[in-house]
This record gives sequence, structure tokens and C-alpha cells, in this order.
Amino acid sequence: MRNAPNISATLRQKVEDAAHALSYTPNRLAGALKNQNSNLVAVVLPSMSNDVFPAVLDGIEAVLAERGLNAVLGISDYDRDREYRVIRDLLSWSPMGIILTGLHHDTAIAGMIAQLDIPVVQIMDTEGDPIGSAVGISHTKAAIAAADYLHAKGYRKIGYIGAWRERPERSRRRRLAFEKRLTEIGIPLVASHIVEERSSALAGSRATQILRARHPEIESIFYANDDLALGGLFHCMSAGIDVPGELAIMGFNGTEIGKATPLPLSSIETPRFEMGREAARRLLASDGKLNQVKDLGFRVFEGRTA
Amino acid sequence: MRNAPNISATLRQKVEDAAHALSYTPNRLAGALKNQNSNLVAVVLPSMSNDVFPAVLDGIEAVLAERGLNAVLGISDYDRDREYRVIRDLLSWSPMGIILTGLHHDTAIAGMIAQLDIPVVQIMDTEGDPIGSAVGISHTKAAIAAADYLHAKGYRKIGYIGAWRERPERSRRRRLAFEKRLTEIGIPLVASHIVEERSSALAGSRATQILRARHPEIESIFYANDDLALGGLFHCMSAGIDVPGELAIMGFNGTEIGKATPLPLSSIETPRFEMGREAARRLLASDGKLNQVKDLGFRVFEGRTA
DNA sequence: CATTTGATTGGTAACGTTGTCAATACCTGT
DNA sequence: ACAGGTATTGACAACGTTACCAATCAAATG
Repeated sequence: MRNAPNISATLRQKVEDAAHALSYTPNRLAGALKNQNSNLVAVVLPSMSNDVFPAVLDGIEAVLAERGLNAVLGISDYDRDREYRVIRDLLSWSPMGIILTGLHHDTAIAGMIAQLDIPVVQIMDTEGDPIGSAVGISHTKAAIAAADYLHAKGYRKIGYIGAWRERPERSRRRRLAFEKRLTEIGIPLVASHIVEERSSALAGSRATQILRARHPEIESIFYANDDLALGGLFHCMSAGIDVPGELAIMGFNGTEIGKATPLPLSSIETPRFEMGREAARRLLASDGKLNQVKDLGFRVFEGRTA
Repeated sequence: MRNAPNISATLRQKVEDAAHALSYTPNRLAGALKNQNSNLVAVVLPSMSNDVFPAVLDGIEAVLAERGLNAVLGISDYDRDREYRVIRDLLSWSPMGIILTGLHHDTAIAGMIAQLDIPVVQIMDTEGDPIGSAVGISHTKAAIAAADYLHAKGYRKIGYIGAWRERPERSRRRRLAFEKRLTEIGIPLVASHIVEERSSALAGSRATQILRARHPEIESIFYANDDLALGGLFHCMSAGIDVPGELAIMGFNGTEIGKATPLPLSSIETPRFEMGREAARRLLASDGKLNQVKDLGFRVFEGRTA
């Protein structure tokens, strides 16, 4: 059945008929065990409630399905220990490859993976020290683009809002690059507010209110993601604050919903689906040109909120 | 290492040390093969871009992770053939259980699963003919609740908007129940508009515009989901249509974002995360009381759009 | 008809576990 | 010191595949 050479069409048909008659299903566990190649791909994502990762996973699945591969999923919940355990767990299925989120993994993880000698692709980021290949965007560049965009639009008093203690380290790096760029341009960040809770529109709404109360001079806010930014926008709409006149709002990710609001949300569009697809492709095509870093880039989406 | 009886603490320590020294990882492929029990759970979802399923998956993962189980994911893309292939594929990993979406699966699928004799849990729905257990909500009841709610609020000219040829059969059933109820109450549905494209806020926005143009008398619209409904709300905001005065909007799912808008979106809140969690729990606890149908219920969320 | 070539069949050894069984080693308490 | 138990060790057969080789069989060549 495993399309070996030198098999006549008749025999093949006969075998297939028999298989069908017995409704035989090959046991891939055994197959994988035998030839050290499991057709499983381990995928470790930090969360499913973030809007970014479902899209990434969709992209991954799209490619894997084509080739008859299956994804085994692990959720790290942005927790280092948890991630370690999840990876260890997934590796015990001898996957044929593994997709990780982010570029910052300790050597213990790299070691475990090295033992199996399987390809690794890390997504979301391009800045850091990849274990294997990387497919993502430069969060530093994105932050700079946001800063430049807001500056070009004439905003001078700029604030920043993040969430959940910036658990995805990427968002912290983005903020720092943003701050740095603003300082370089000569319009240092007025203030940033990182809320304790997870990102959500409600959190963004509340944070916006707080930040504006503390720093009424702020003309524009850059948010860690579109959820927060939408919250900000909604707060302004409710409170009768003119956007972008009184307050300009800039999101991150360029989600579909942001584009559908009465005032399309200005944002940094990130290729989330594409990131997943490209990651899966690299994983499968990992012959030769290993350990490359692929920057998929971003696009500044000029909405009407900034 | 597999905590057998009659092992002294010293020996256990010694073994563990050795294992650690060699950084030994058990091969679960082999383990699973040996004792017909793979610690894998097959999860088949129609899509990842729907907002509902990431939440469900999160719930599933939360439970599986506790018990050291792993989810193998399959995406059916609302396609019957694809679903069949995906399930067949996943079953070849001899999972210890399988979670399917919806209650409408042909006998071929039931047959395949029966062969492995593993528990099945079907999510999202409670109405139909389950293969195994079911954890979901009654879409008929939800539709009736929506109809009654809108009626109670005084709306009489009611429309409906759906998307993507109603590929999730559930939404079609919901619409039909909605229509039926309205007729019973004596205020038959004015019109429904099912767009070709997938659900999105933009699609909802456009559909709202079209439906209103065709039937200006419509006072209220029930949408197949919150994405569409948000689009409707945004359209009204842009076009200066008073909500709920001129047009009342009712969504479905009760997403977080809907609650954060300036005018919180009235909707039917569905327990998506809980559905995943409960499904996973049932799968694991499937001793004895098999094949039960669990209705997790819904809640009418009274926002300010209807 | 003998011979080469190709197709088909059967047999066997792994892959890394787990469970069992027998064989030994180590401890008590008398 | 010895029986009685408990701990520990070693050996081995599966689980369902796949890869490989030898052996057979069928068909086509000279």
C-alpha cells in the first residue's frame, strides 16, 4: 500500500479492495515507530485567546493538511516552565518537526530538540537567537514605523498602552523600540501604562481612560494590539472624545474587525496567516538552507484613527 | 519509571538520576503502540478563523494538559469530505478519544470510530443524533430566545442576516427556528439575507446596508454571529442610523469585543470555553454513563443595541 | 525451449516500549 | 544461621509497522 515500485495496477487494486473490505486503517503509531518519522508536527503556541494565534495555526494547518501531516498542539500560556513541559511532552511523540513561538528559549529546550535532530521553526519574531529557522517580523522595525507614522501625522505627545505585564516579551521589546525612536525624533514618550490583566477591548478602554486622566496632554496612543486599541477607540466614542482630533489611536496587528469600525483603526498589519503557512513550509522543506531567518514584513495600515 | 509497585525510594531515585543524566525521553510512540492507549485526543474543528473555535480549543487544551494528554488537531473547513478524510487520518493515531464538531455525521464516520471503540464527544449542539456524548447548546432554543427577546422589546419588523451559505448547518437551523417562532408569535420574518462570503464585520456591514435598502421597514436584525452583528452596528454608526431606535441589532455568541463597544451588543452568550472544557472532561471520564447529551445553555445578553 | 526480466509472495528483523516470569539478591525476625 | 518475606535484576514476547532478502512465479526474449 505504501506505493512501492514494481507493483502492477491489478495487484494494487486488489490490495486496495481488500483493505477497503476490511476497512483497514494503518496504525501510524507503529509506522512512525518503525521508520523514525512520525508525520506529526509539534506546534507550541502561547495562547488561543489572542486572535493572532488562531490565524497562525490556520496557516500551519493549511500546509500540513496538504501533505497529510498532523499537528499536535501545546499551549504554553506564556509561561516558561509550562512551555518547557509542553515541549518535552510533545517531543516524546517524535514529531518530524516543531514550531515554537518566539525566539527566546533557553538552552535546555534547544538541547532537547537537538537530541531528536528535527527541524525547528520559530515564529512571530526575527530578532533574537533562533534555535533553527525563524519566520516572523521585526518588532523593532514595526515599532519604529509606528513612531515615525505618528510623528509624520503631526502628533507630538504620545503615550503607550500594553497589557498583562507584557508577558509576550515581544511586546515589551516593541515598546522599548518605540520609546527609543520617539526619543531619537525628539518627542519622548509621555507615558506608558501596562495593565495587569490580559488584553481585551474592555481593558483597553479602561486603560485609555486612566492614561488620559493622568496625562491629559497626550494626543496619541500606540497600543500593544488591536484589541486594546479598539477598546481605546470605543472609549473615545462613548466619552465623546474626537478621534483622531483629540486623541489619535494606533493599534497593532491589523485585524479585520478594526477595519470595519466606523473609523477604521490605524494599525500595523502583520501577516499572521502567512506566518503560519511559511513556517510550516520551511519546516517541511528543511533540506539544506537551514536556520534561515525570514522577515515577512508588516504594513502600516492607514485607517482614520491616526 | 512508570511508578510500578515494590520499588524502593532509593532505586527510584537512582533510575531517575540516570534518566536525567542521559536526558532520556520515553518514546510515547512505542509506549502507545504497546498498550493500545495513546494519550492522544483527536480534535476536529471546522475552522480556526471563527472566534468560537479557538475558545473551545482553549477549553479542551486546559483539561487535556492537566492530565498529560495531547490534542492532535484537524481542520475540516466546514467540508464534509474533508472532515471525513481528516477524521480517518486522525484515527490512525489510535487516539484515546475524539472530539467532533456538530451532531451531523454520516454513518461512515460513526463506523470508523466504532472500530476503534473509543469515546466520542460532539460539541456545539444538542439537537440531532449523537454518535457518542454531546456537549453544546440548543440552537433552536437560542433562536426562540432571540425571537422572544426582540418581540418583548417591541420590535415587529424583523430581519435576519447570515453568511457563507450557512455552511455550519447549525446556523441554518437557528434561522429556521427563529423564523418559525416569529411566525408563531404573529410577526413573521420580513426577510433574511445570507451573504456568500465568510462571516466578517465588513460582510455584516454590507449585508445590513443591502437588507435595509431592500426592506426599509425592518426595525431589527438578528445576525448569525457577533462578527456580522458588529458590522451591522458599525454600519449604523457610520451612516448615522440610530441604534436601537431606528434599527435594533442582535448578535450571537456574546463575544468580548461586542461588550466593549460604545453601545454594548445585545447577543446570545454561548459558553464556548466551557464547552471545550466539558467536552474534554466527558471524554476522559467516559466510564459508564456514556452517550449523554449535556446542554450547557446560553444567556441572553441585554446590551444596548436591542 | 532455455533464459532473462519483471512481478509477486513469504519470511524475518527491527523500532522502543510494557508486562510477565523466573531468578537472584537483600533484608528482617526467630 | 535459616526460613520467610520483599527488592531487584534479566530475559523475553508482544504491539503493527516497514525494509529487505530470498524464493517463487509469470511473462516475454532470444
